[in-house]
Amino acid sequence: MKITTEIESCNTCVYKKLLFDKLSDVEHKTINDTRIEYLFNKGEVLRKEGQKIQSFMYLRKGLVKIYKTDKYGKDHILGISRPGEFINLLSVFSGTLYNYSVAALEETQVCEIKLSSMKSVIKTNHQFALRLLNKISKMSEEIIDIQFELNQKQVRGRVAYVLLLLADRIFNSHEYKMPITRREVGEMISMTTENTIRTLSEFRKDGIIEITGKSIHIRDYQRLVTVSRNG
Amino acid sequence: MKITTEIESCNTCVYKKLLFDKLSDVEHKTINDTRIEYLFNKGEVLRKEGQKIQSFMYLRKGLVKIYKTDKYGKDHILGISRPGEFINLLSVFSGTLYNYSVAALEETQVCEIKLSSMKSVIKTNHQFALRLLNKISKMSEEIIDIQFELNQKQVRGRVAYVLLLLADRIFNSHEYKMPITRREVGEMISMTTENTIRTLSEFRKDGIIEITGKSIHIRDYQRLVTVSRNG
DNA sequence: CGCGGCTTTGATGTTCATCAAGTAAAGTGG
DNA sequence: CCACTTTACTTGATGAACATCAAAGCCGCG
Repeated sequence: MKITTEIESCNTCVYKKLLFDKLSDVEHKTINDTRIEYLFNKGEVLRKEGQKIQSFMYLRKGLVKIYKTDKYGKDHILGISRPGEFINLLSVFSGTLYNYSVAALEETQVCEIKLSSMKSVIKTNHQFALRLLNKISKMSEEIIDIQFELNQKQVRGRVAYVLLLLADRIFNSHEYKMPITRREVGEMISMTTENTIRTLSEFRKDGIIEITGKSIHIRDYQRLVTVSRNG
Repeated sequence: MKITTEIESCNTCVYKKLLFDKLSDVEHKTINDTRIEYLFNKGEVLRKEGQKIQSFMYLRKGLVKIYKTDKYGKDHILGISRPGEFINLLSVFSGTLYNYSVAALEETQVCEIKLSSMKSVIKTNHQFALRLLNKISKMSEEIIDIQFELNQKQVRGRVAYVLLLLADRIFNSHEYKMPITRREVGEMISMTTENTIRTLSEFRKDGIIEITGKSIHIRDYQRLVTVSRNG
Protein backbone atom coordinates (compact mmCIF):
# COMPACT_ATOMS: atom_id res chain seq x y z
CA MET A 1 0.00 0.00 0.00
CA LYS A 2 1.26 3.46 -0.81
CA ILE A 3 -0.06 6.99 -0.97
CA THR A 4 -0.46 8.60 -4.39
CA THR A 5 -1.43 12.06 -5.61
CA GLU A 6 -2.91 11.44 -8.99
CA ILE A 7 -5.94 13.70 -8.65
CA GLU A 8 -5.48 17.24 -7.59
CA SER A 9 -9.04 17.80 -6.45
CA CYS A 10 -12.40 16.01 -6.36
CA ASN A 11 -13.52 18.62 -8.88
CA THR A 12 -11.47 16.98 -11.59
CA CYS A 13 -12.37 13.41 -10.64
CA VAL A 14 -14.22 11.42 -13.27
CA TYR A 15 -16.43 9.95 -10.58
CA LYS A 16 -17.48 13.31 -9.21
CA LYS A 17 -20.97 13.08 -10.64
CA LEU A 18 -21.75 9.87 -8.79
CA LEU A 19 -22.10 11.60 -5.46
CA PHE A 20 -20.21 14.84 -5.09
CA ASP A 21 -21.49 17.02 -7.92
CA LYS A 22 -24.09 19.04 -6.06
CA LEU A 23 -21.72 20.33 -3.42
CA SER A 24 -20.86 23.96 -2.74
CA ASP A 25 -17.24 25.12 -2.95
CA VAL A 26 -16.93 25.09 0.81
CA GLU A 27 -18.35 21.57 1.00
CA HIS A 28 -15.98 20.43 -1.73
CA LYS A 29 -13.09 21.86 0.20
CA THR A 30 -14.22 20.06 3.35
CA ILE A 31 -14.18 16.74 1.52
CA ASN A 32 -11.04 17.41 -0.50
CA ASP A 33 -8.96 18.65 2.43
CA THR A 34 -9.13 15.37 4.31
CA ARG A 35 -8.92 13.25 1.19
CA ILE A 36 -6.03 10.80 0.83
CA GLU A 37 -5.34 8.60 -2.19
CA TYR A 38 -4.09 5.07 -1.65
CA LEU A 39 -2.80 2.41 -3.97
CA PHE A 40 -3.15 -1.21 -2.88
CA ASN A 41 -1.46 -4.18 -4.48
CA LYS A 42 -3.30 -7.30 -5.53
CA GLY A 43 -4.01 -9.37 -2.46
CA GLU A 44 -3.65 -6.55 0.04
CA VAL A 45 -6.36 -6.18 2.65
CA LEU A 46 -7.82 -2.67 2.69
CA ARG A 47 -9.93 -3.12 5.77
CA LYS A 48 -10.45 -5.95 8.20
CA GLU A 49 -13.58 -6.98 10.05
CA GLY A 50 -13.47 -5.54 13.53
CA GLN A 51 -11.30 -2.53 12.68
CA LYS A 52 -12.50 0.87 13.74
CA ILE A 53 -14.26 2.87 11.04
CA GLN A 54 -12.71 6.30 10.71
CA SER A 55 -13.12 7.07 7.08
CA PHE A 56 -15.19 6.77 4.00
CA MET A 57 -13.64 4.91 1.08
CA TYR A 58 -14.28 5.40 -2.57
CA LEU A 59 -13.06 2.93 -5.19
CA ARG A 60 -11.42 4.68 -8.15
CA LYS A 61 -9.50 1.95 -9.93
CA GLY A 62 -9.23 -1.82 -9.60
CA LEU A 63 -11.49 -4.43 -8.08
CA VAL A 64 -12.14 -5.53 -4.51
CA LYS A 65 -13.92 -8.37 -2.79
CA ILE A 66 -16.11 -7.81 0.24
CA TYR A 67 -16.09 -10.77 2.57
CA LYS A 68 -16.61 -12.10 6.05
CA THR A 69 -14.59 -14.76 7.82
CA ASP A 70 -16.41 -17.42 9.81
CA LYS A 71 -15.31 -18.99 13.09
CA TYR A 72 -13.46 -21.76 11.28
CA GLY A 73 -11.40 -19.23 9.34
CA LYS A 74 -13.27 -19.85 6.10
CA ASP A 75 -14.03 -16.76 4.06
CA HIS A 76 -17.43 -15.99 2.55
CA ILE A 77 -17.51 -13.47 -0.26
CA LEU A 78 -20.54 -11.17 -0.14
CA GLY A 79 -19.81 -9.21 -3.27
CA ILE A 80 -17.33 -7.69 -5.66
CA SER A 81 -17.06 -3.93 -6.11
CA ARG A 82 -16.04 -1.95 -9.16
CA PRO A 83 -14.65 1.58 -9.51
CA GLY A 84 -17.15 4.27 -8.68
CA GLU A 85 -18.51 2.32 -5.76
CA PHE A 86 -18.08 2.88 -2.09
CA ILE A 87 -16.27 0.25 -0.21
CA ASN A 88 -17.59 0.71 3.25
CA LEU A 89 -21.05 2.09 2.71
CA LEU A 90 -22.77 -0.52 4.76
CA SER A 91 -20.71 -0.46 7.89
CA VAL A 92 -19.96 3.20 7.79
CA PHE A 93 -23.05 4.47 9.56
CA SER A 94 -24.13 1.47 11.52
CA GLY A 95 -21.41 1.18 14.06
CA THR A 96 -17.89 2.07 14.89
CA LEU A 97 -16.42 -1.22 13.68
CA TYR A 98 -16.20 -2.82 10.26
CA ASN A 99 -18.56 -5.72 9.89
CA TYR A 100 -16.68 -7.27 6.98
CA SER A 101 -13.30 -7.20 5.29
CA VAL A 102 -12.24 -5.72 1.98
CA ALA A 103 -9.32 -6.99 -0.11
CA ALA A 104 -7.89 -5.97 -3.48
CA LEU A 105 -8.35 -8.49 -6.31
CA GLU A 106 -6.02 -6.46 -8.50
CA GLU A 107 -4.05 -3.24 -8.15
CA THR A 108 -6.60 -0.89 -6.64
CA GLN A 109 -6.76 2.84 -6.08
CA VAL A 110 -9.06 4.36 -3.47
CA CYS A 111 -9.83 7.79 -2.12
CA GLU A 112 -10.25 7.98 1.60
CA ILE A 113 -12.31 10.73 3.18
CA LYS A 114 -12.51 11.39 6.90
CA LEU A 115 -15.83 10.35 8.35
CA SER A 116 -16.12 13.68 10.12
CA SER A 117 -15.94 15.52 6.80
CA MET A 118 -18.73 13.41 5.39
CA LYS A 119 -20.89 14.07 8.43
CA SER A 120 -20.13 17.72 8.23
CA VAL A 121 -21.34 17.90 4.62
CA ILE A 122 -24.48 15.95 5.52
CA LYS A 123 -25.25 18.72 8.00
CA THR A 124 -25.17 21.46 5.40
CA ASN A 125 -26.41 19.56 2.37
CA HIS A 126 -29.60 17.53 2.66
CA GLN A 127 -29.50 16.55 -0.99
CA PHE A 128 -26.19 14.88 -0.31
CA ALA A 129 -27.72 13.07 2.67
CA LEU A 130 -30.53 11.74 0.52
CA ARG A 131 -28.16 10.52 -2.17
CA LEU A 132 -26.10 8.80 0.45
CA LEU A 133 -29.21 7.10 1.86
CA ASN A 134 -29.97 5.96 -1.65
CA LYS A 135 -26.48 4.57 -2.26
CA ILE A 136 -26.40 2.68 1.02
CA SER A 137 -29.78 1.12 0.39
CA LYS A 138 -28.84 0.08 -3.14
CA MET A 139 -25.62 -1.57 -2.09
CA SER A 140 -27.31 -3.48 0.73
CA GLU A 141 -30.07 -4.59 -1.56
CA GLU A 142 -27.60 -5.87 -4.09
CA ILE A 143 -25.85 -8.01 -1.52
CA ILE A 144 -29.14 -9.34 -0.17
CA ASP A 145 -30.35 -10.00 -3.69
CA ILE A 146 -27.28 -12.01 -4.63
CA GLN A 147 -27.69 -14.18 -1.53
CA PHE A 148 -31.38 -14.61 -2.29
CA GLU A 149 -30.68 -15.70 -5.85
CA LEU A 150 -27.89 -18.09 -4.87
CA ASN A 151 -30.00 -19.68 -2.15
CA GLN A 152 -32.50 -20.93 -4.69
CA LYS A 153 -29.98 -22.62 -6.94
CA GLN A 154 -27.80 -25.68 -6.81
CA VAL A 155 -24.17 -25.87 -7.90
CA ARG A 156 -24.64 -25.57 -11.66
CA GLY A 157 -26.99 -22.64 -11.29
CA ARG A 158 -24.74 -20.94 -8.78
CA VAL A 159 -21.59 -21.22 -10.85
CA ALA A 160 -23.48 -20.00 -13.91
CA TYR A 161 -24.80 -17.07 -11.89
CA VAL A 162 -21.30 -16.01 -10.85
CA LEU A 163 -19.97 -16.31 -14.41
CA LEU A 164 -22.83 -14.10 -15.62
CA LEU A 165 -22.38 -11.63 -12.78
CA LEU A 166 -18.76 -11.15 -13.79
CA ALA A 167 -19.62 -10.93 -17.48
CA ASP A 168 -22.55 -8.56 -17.11
CA ARG A 169 -21.82 -6.41 -14.09
CA ILE A 170 -18.06 -6.34 -13.81
CA PHE A 171 -16.49 -6.74 -17.25
CA ASN A 172 -19.35 -6.08 -19.68
CA SER A 173 -17.91 -8.77 -21.91
CA HIS A 174 -18.34 -12.46 -22.70
CA GLU A 175 -14.60 -12.87 -22.42
CA TYR A 176 -12.60 -12.04 -19.32
CA LYS A 177 -9.82 -13.09 -17.01
CA MET A 178 -11.20 -14.49 -13.77
CA PRO A 179 -10.43 -11.94 -11.03
CA ILE A 180 -11.00 -14.57 -8.34
CA THR A 181 -9.60 -18.06 -7.80
CA ARG A 182 -11.74 -21.19 -8.01
CA ARG A 183 -11.67 -21.35 -4.26
CA GLU A 184 -13.03 -17.82 -4.07
CA VAL A 185 -15.82 -18.70 -6.47
CA GLY A 186 -16.64 -21.44 -4.00
CA GLU A 187 -16.52 -18.95 -1.14
CA MET A 188 -18.99 -16.81 -3.00
CA ILE A 189 -21.53 -19.54 -3.70
CA SER A 190 -21.05 -21.52 -0.46
CA MET A 191 -19.77 -24.62 -2.22
CA THR A 192 -16.49 -26.53 -2.04
CA THR A 193 -13.65 -25.69 -4.40
CA GLU A 194 -13.77 -29.19 -5.87
CA ASN A 195 -17.41 -29.02 -6.86
CA THR A 196 -16.96 -25.53 -8.25
CA ILE A 197 -14.14 -26.77 -10.49
CA ARG A 198 -16.05 -29.89 -11.47
CA THR A 199 -18.95 -27.71 -12.58
CA LEU A 200 -16.72 -25.40 -14.60
CA SER A 201 -15.29 -28.49 -16.31
CA GLU A 202 -18.81 -29.68 -17.06
CA PHE A 203 -19.65 -26.34 -18.65
CA ARG A 204 -16.50 -26.66 -20.74
CA LYS A 205 -17.36 -30.19 -21.85
CA ASP A 206 -20.89 -29.03 -22.70
CA GLY A 207 -19.42 -26.30 -24.90
CA ILE A 208 -20.99 -23.52 -22.82
CA ILE A 209 -17.67 -21.93 -21.91
CA GLU A 210 -14.03 -22.12 -22.93
CA ILE A 211 -11.39 -22.13 -20.21
CA THR A 212 -7.74 -21.26 -20.73
CA GLY A 213 -6.17 -20.98 -17.31
CA LYS A 214 -7.70 -17.87 -15.78
CA SER A 215 -9.42 -16.82 -18.98
CA ILE A 216 -13.10 -17.46 -19.48
CA HIS A 217 -14.87 -17.21 -22.80
CA ILE A 218 -18.62 -17.62 -22.71
CA ARG A 219 -19.50 -19.37 -25.97
CA ASP A 220 -23.20 -20.03 -25.37
CA TYR A 221 -24.48 -17.11 -23.36
CA GLN A 222 -28.14 -18.03 -23.68
CA ARG A 223 -27.56 -21.53 -22.40
CA LEU A 224 -25.61 -20.17 -19.45
CA VAL A 225 -28.56 -17.91 -18.66
CA THR A 226 -30.86 -20.92 -18.76
CA VAL A 227 -28.59 -22.92 -16.47
CA SER A 228 -28.40 -19.97 -14.07
CA ARG A 229 -32.19 -19.71 -14.06
CA ASN A 230 -33.09 -23.37 -13.71
CA GLY A 231 -30.00 -24.90 -12.12
CA MET B 1 -56.84 -4.08 7.56
CA LYS B 2 -58.45 -1.09 9.24
CA ILE B 3 -57.52 2.41 10.31
CA THR B 4 -57.25 3.12 14.03
CA THR B 5 -56.62 6.26 16.10
CA GLU B 6 -55.02 4.95 19.25
CA ILE B 7 -52.24 7.53 19.51
CA GLU B 8 -53.10 11.17 19.38
CA SER B 9 -49.63 12.37 18.45
CA CYS B 10 -46.12 11.04 17.98
CA ASN B 11 -45.25 13.03 21.08
CA THR B 12 -47.09 10.55 23.28
CA CYS B 13 -45.80 7.47 21.45
CA VAL B 14 -43.72 5.08 23.51
CA TYR B 15 -41.41 4.60 20.53
CA LYS B 16 -40.75 8.28 20.06
CA LYS B 17 -37.23 8.08 21.46
CA LEU B 18 -36.14 5.55 18.84
CA LEU B 19 -36.04 8.09 16.05
CA PHE B 20 -38.28 11.09 16.51
CA ASP B 21 -37.18 12.60 19.80
CA LYS B 22 -34.86 15.31 18.55
CA LEU B 23 -37.40 16.96 16.27
CA SER B 24 -38.66 20.54 16.52
CA ASP B 25 -42.36 21.22 16.98
CA VAL B 26 -42.73 22.07 13.32
CA GLU B 27 -40.95 18.90 12.27
CA HIS B 28 -43.11 16.86 14.61
CA LYS B 29 -46.19 18.40 13.10
CA THR B 30 -44.95 17.58 9.59
CA ILE B 31 -44.58 13.93 10.53
CA ASN B 32 -47.71 13.72 12.61
CA ASP B 33 -49.97 15.43 10.08
CA THR B 34 -49.49 12.76 7.43
CA ARG B 35 -49.40 9.92 9.92
CA ILE B 36 -52.01 7.16 9.62
CA GLU B 37 -52.43 4.23 11.98
CA TYR B 38 -53.28 0.82 10.54
CA LEU B 39 -54.25 -2.47 12.11
CA PHE B 40 -53.51 -5.64 10.13
CA ASN B 41 -54.85 -9.09 10.94
CA LYS B 42 -52.66 -12.14 11.19
CA GLY B 43 -51.78 -13.30 7.70
CA GLU B 44 -52.50 -9.99 5.99
CA VAL B 45 -49.89 -8.68 3.57
CA LEU B 46 -48.82 -5.14 4.43
CA ARG B 47 -46.72 -4.55 1.35
CA LYS B 48 -45.95 -6.64 -1.69
CA GLU B 49 -42.74 -6.80 -3.72
CA GLY B 50 -43.06 -4.55 -6.72
CA GLN B 51 -45.54 -2.12 -5.17
CA LYS B 52 -44.73 1.54 -5.30
CA ILE B 53 -43.15 3.00 -2.17
CA GLN B 54 -45.05 6.02 -1.01
CA SER B 55 -44.67 5.89 2.69
CA PHE B 56 -42.53 5.06 5.61
CA MET B 57 -43.82 2.38 7.97
CA TYR B 58 -43.18 2.00 11.64
CA LEU B 59 -44.09 -1.17 13.53
CA ARG B 60 -45.85 -0.40 16.82
CA LYS B 61 -47.44 -3.70 17.83
CA GLY B 62 -47.28 -7.25 16.58
CA LEU B 63 -44.81 -9.14 14.47
CA VAL B 64 -44.10 -9.24 10.73
CA LYS B 65 -42.05 -11.34 8.37
CA ILE B 66 -40.00 -9.80 5.60
CA TYR B 67 -39.74 -12.08 2.60
CA LYS B 68 -39.14 -12.40 -1.11
CA THR B 69 -40.89 -14.75 -3.50
CA ASP B 70 -38.83 -16.61 -6.08
CA LYS B 71 -39.82 -17.41 -9.67
CA TYR B 72 -41.34 -20.74 -8.64
CA GLY B 73 -43.61 -19.03 -6.15
CA LYS B 74 -41.64 -20.23 -3.16
CA ASP B 75 -41.17 -17.69 -0.38
CA HIS B 76 -37.85 -16.97 1.31
CA ILE B 77 -37.99 -15.24 4.68
CA LEU B 78 -35.23 -12.68 5.19
CA GLY B 79 -36.11 -11.64 8.70
CA ILE B 80 -38.70 -11.05 11.38
CA SER B 81 -39.35 -7.58 12.75
CA ARG B 82 -40.53 -6.53 16.18
CA PRO B 83 -42.29 -3.37 17.41
CA GLY B 84 -40.10 -0.31 17.28
CA GLU B 85 -38.58 -1.30 13.99
CA PHE B 86 -39.12 0.11 10.58
CA ILE B 87 -40.67 -2.15 8.06
CA ASN B 88 -39.47 -0.70 4.82
CA LEU B 89 -36.19 0.88 5.72
CA LEU B 90 -34.20 -0.92 3.11
CA SER B 91 -36.32 -0.31 0.08
CA VAL B 92 -37.45 3.10 1.09
CA PHE B 93 -34.56 5.13 -0.25
CA SER B 94 -33.17 2.87 -2.89
CA GLY B 95 -35.89 2.89 -5.47
CA THR B 96 -39.52 3.57 -6.07
CA LEU B 97 -40.61 -0.06 -5.73
CA TYR B 98 -40.59 -2.47 -2.82
CA ASN B 99 -37.91 -5.09 -3.18
CA TYR B 100 -39.57 -7.53 -0.79
CA SER B 101 -42.91 -8.25 0.84
CA VAL B 102 -44.08 -7.77 4.40
CA ALA B 103 -46.82 -9.84 6.07
CA ALA B 104 -48.29 -9.86 9.59
CA LEU B 105 -47.51 -12.93 11.69
CA GLU B 106 -50.02 -11.78 14.31
CA GLU B 107 -52.33 -8.80 14.77
CA THR B 108 -50.08 -5.90 13.92
CA GLN B 109 -50.31 -2.16 14.30
CA VAL B 110 -48.25 0.21 12.19
CA CYS B 111 -47.88 3.94 11.76
CA GLU B 112 -47.54 5.11 8.20
CA ILE B 113 -45.81 8.37 7.38
CA LYS B 114 -45.75 9.94 3.95
CA LEU B 115 -42.34 9.66 2.33
CA SER B 116 -42.47 13.34 1.45
CA SER B 117 -42.79 14.26 5.12
CA MET B 118 -39.75 12.18 5.98
CA LYS B 119 -37.72 13.81 3.24
CA SER B 120 -38.87 17.20 4.34
CA VAL B 121 -37.62 16.59 7.88
CA ILE B 122 -34.32 15.29 6.55
CA LYS B 123 -33.87 18.64 4.86
CA THR B 124 -34.21 20.63 8.05
CA ASN B 125 -32.72 18.18 10.52
CA HIS B 126 -29.36 16.61 9.76
CA GLN B 127 -29.27 14.78 13.07
CA PHE B 128 -32.40 12.99 11.95
CA ALA B 129 -30.74 12.15 8.64
CA LEU B 130 -27.76 10.62 10.41
CA ARG B 131 -29.95 8.54 12.69
CA LEU B 132 -31.86 7.29 9.69
CA LEU B 133 -28.61 6.34 7.92
CA ASN B 134 -27.65 4.47 11.03
CA LYS B 135 -30.95 2.60 11.24
CA ILE B 136 -30.87 1.59 7.59
CA SER B 137 -27.34 0.29 7.86
CA LYS B 138 -28.13 -1.69 10.99
CA MET B 139 -31.18 -3.36 9.51
CA SER B 140 -29.33 -4.31 6.34
CA GLU B 141 -26.43 -5.66 8.29
CA GLU B 142 -28.72 -7.78 10.42
CA ILE B 143 -30.28 -9.39 7.37
CA ILE B 144 -26.88 -9.97 5.76
CA ASP B 145 -25.56 -11.37 9.01
CA ILE B 146 -28.39 -13.86 9.39
CA GLN B 147 -27.80 -15.13 5.86
CA PHE B 148 -24.07 -15.33 6.52
CA GLU B 149 -24.59 -17.36 9.68
CA LEU B 150 -27.12 -19.71 8.09
CA ASN B 151 -24.90 -20.33 5.08
CA GLN B 152 -22.25 -21.92 7.27
CA LYS B 153 -24.55 -24.38 8.97
CA GLN B 154 -26.40 -27.52 8.06
CA VAL B 155 -29.96 -28.37 9.04
CA ARG B 156 -29.47 -28.96 12.76
CA GLY B 157 -27.42 -25.80 13.14
CA ARG B 158 -29.90 -23.77 11.13
CA VAL B 159 -32.96 -24.91 13.04
CA ALA B 160 -31.15 -24.29 16.33
CA TYR B 161 -30.18 -20.82 15.11
CA VAL B 162 -33.78 -19.91 14.34
CA LEU B 163 -35.00 -21.23 17.69
CA LEU B 164 -32.38 -19.12 19.44
CA LEU B 165 -33.13 -16.08 17.31
CA LEU B 166 -36.76 -16.27 18.37
CA ALA B 167 -35.84 -16.88 22.02
CA ASP B 168 -33.19 -14.17 22.27
CA ARG B 169 -34.19 -11.43 19.89
CA ILE B 170 -37.94 -11.71 19.60
CA PHE B 171 -39.40 -13.12 22.80
CA ASN B 172 -36.58 -12.78 25.34
CA SER B 173 -37.68 -16.09 26.80
CA HIS B 174 -36.85 -19.77 26.63
CA GLU B 175 -40.53 -20.49 26.25
CA TYR B 176 -42.66 -19.13 23.45
CA LYS B 177 -45.37 -19.86 20.94
CA MET B 178 -43.90 -20.26 17.46
CA PRO B 179 -44.99 -17.21 15.44
CA ILE B 180 -44.22 -19.01 12.20
CA THR B 181 -45.25 -22.37 10.80
CA ARG B 182 -42.81 -25.23 10.24
CA ARG B 183 -42.94 -24.45 6.55
CA GLU B 184 -41.97 -20.85 7.26
CA VAL B 185 -39.03 -21.99 9.37
CA GLY B 186 -37.98 -23.94 6.30
CA GLU B 187 -38.41 -20.83 4.16
CA MET B 188 -36.14 -18.97 6.53
CA ILE B 189 -33.31 -21.50 6.53
CA SER B 190 -33.65 -22.66 2.90
CA MET B 191 -34.56 -26.21 3.83
CA THR B 192 -37.61 -28.35 3.16
CA THR B 193 -40.51 -28.45 5.61
CA GLU B 194 -39.97 -32.17 6.16
CA ASN B 195 -36.36 -31.86 7.23
CA THR B 196 -37.16 -28.88 9.43
CA ILE B 197 -39.80 -30.94 11.26
CA ARG B 198 -37.54 -33.97 11.44
CA THR B 199 -34.87 -31.85 13.06
CA LEU B 200 -37.30 -30.35 15.58
CA SER B 201 -38.38 -33.90 16.46
CA GLU B 202 -34.72 -34.86 16.91
CA PHE B 203 -34.20 -31.96 19.29
CA ARG B 204 -37.28 -33.13 21.21
CA LYS B 205 -36.00 -36.72 21.39
CA ASP B 206 -32.61 -35.43 22.51
CA GLY B 207 -34.29 -33.52 25.32
CA ILE B 208 -33.07 -30.16 24.05
CA ILE B 209 -36.54 -28.75 23.54
CA GLU B 210 -40.12 -29.56 24.44
CA ILE B 211 -42.81 -29.20 21.79
CA THR B 212 -46.51 -28.87 22.49
CA GLY B 213 -48.17 -27.92 19.25
CA LYS B 214 -47.00 -24.39 18.54
CA SER B 215 -45.34 -24.00 21.92
CA ILE B 216 -41.61 -24.35 22.27
CA HIS B 217 -39.80 -24.74 25.55
CA ILE B 218 -36.02 -24.71 25.40
CA ARG B 219 -34.92 -27.12 28.12
CA ASP B 220 -31.19 -27.21 27.39
CA TYR B 221 -30.25 -23.75 26.20
CA GLN B 222 -26.50 -24.34 26.30
CA ARG B 223 -26.76 -27.44 24.19
CA LEU B 224 -28.90 -25.60 21.66
CA VAL B 225 -26.23 -22.91 21.47
CA THR B 226 -23.62 -25.61 20.84
CA VAL B 227 -25.72 -27.20 18.11
CA SER B 228 -26.25 -23.79 16.52
CA ARG B 229 -22.52 -23.16 16.59
CA ASN B 230 -21.24 -26.48 15.37
CA GLY B 231 -24.15 -27.92 13.41
C1' DC C 1 14.51 -25.23 -8.82
C1' DG C 2 11.74 -26.38 -5.27
C1' DC C 3 8.07 -25.06 -2.23
C1' DG C 4 3.37 -23.80 -1.41
C1' DG C 5 -0.83 -22.64 -3.18
C1' DC C 6 -3.98 -23.40 -6.98
C1' DT C 7 -6.22 -26.66 -10.04
C1' DT C 8 -8.08 -30.95 -11.46
C1' DT C 9 -10.22 -35.65 -11.38
C1' DG C 10 -11.86 -39.79 -9.12
C1' DA C 11 -13.92 -42.61 -5.37
C1' DT C 12 -16.75 -42.78 -1.31
C1' DG C 13 -19.92 -41.50 2.18
C1' DT C 14 -23.08 -38.07 4.25
C1' DT C 15 -26.64 -34.86 4.06
C1' DC C 16 -30.61 -33.49 2.32
C1' DA C 17 -34.66 -33.29 -1.14
C1' DT C 18 -38.25 -35.87 -2.84
C1' DC C 19 -42.05 -38.96 -2.77
C1' DA C 20 -45.53 -41.13 -0.22
C1' DA C 21 -49.03 -41.56 3.22
C1' DG C 22 -51.31 -40.59 7.17
C1' DT C 23 -52.80 -37.69 11.35
C1' DA C 24 -53.98 -33.36 13.45
C1' DA C 25 -55.59 -28.72 13.33
C1' DA C 26 -57.70 -24.75 11.47
C1' DG C 27 -60.84 -22.42 8.48
C1' DT C 28 -65.40 -22.24 5.84
C1' DG C 29 -69.99 -22.43 4.44
C1' DG C 30 -74.58 -24.27 5.35
C1' DC D 1 -72.21 -25.43 15.50
C1' DC D 2 -71.10 -29.21 12.74
C1' DA D 3 -69.66 -31.39 8.40
C1' DC D 4 -66.40 -30.44 5.08
C1' DT D 5 -62.28 -28.84 3.10
C1' DT D 6 -58.02 -27.19 3.25
C1' DT D 7 -53.71 -26.42 5.33
C1' DA D 8 -50.33 -27.78 8.71
C1' DC D 9 -47.75 -31.37 10.78
C1' DT D 10 -45.31 -35.83 11.07
C1' DT D 11 -42.65 -40.10 9.90
C1' DG D 12 -40.49 -43.35 6.81
C1' DA D 13 -38.13 -44.90 2.56
C1' DT D 14 -35.37 -43.81 -1.45
C1' DG D 15 -32.31 -41.50 -4.45
C1' DA D 16 -29.86 -37.29 -5.84
C1' DA D 17 -26.77 -33.66 -4.75
C1' DC D 18 -22.92 -32.47 -2.52
C1' DA D 19 -18.85 -32.70 0.93
C1' DT D 20 -14.91 -35.10 2.02
C1' DC D 21 -10.77 -37.63 1.26
C1' DA D 22 -7.09 -38.77 -1.74
C1' DA D 23 -3.67 -38.11 -5.20
C1' DA D 24 -1.38 -35.91 -8.76
C1' DG D 25 -0.19 -32.16 -12.13
C1' DC D 26 0.47 -27.17 -12.60
C1' DC D 27 2.02 -22.56 -11.92
C1' DG D 28 4.19 -18.59 -9.90
C1' DC D 29 7.56 -16.85 -7.11
C1' DG D 30 11.35 -16.35 -4.05
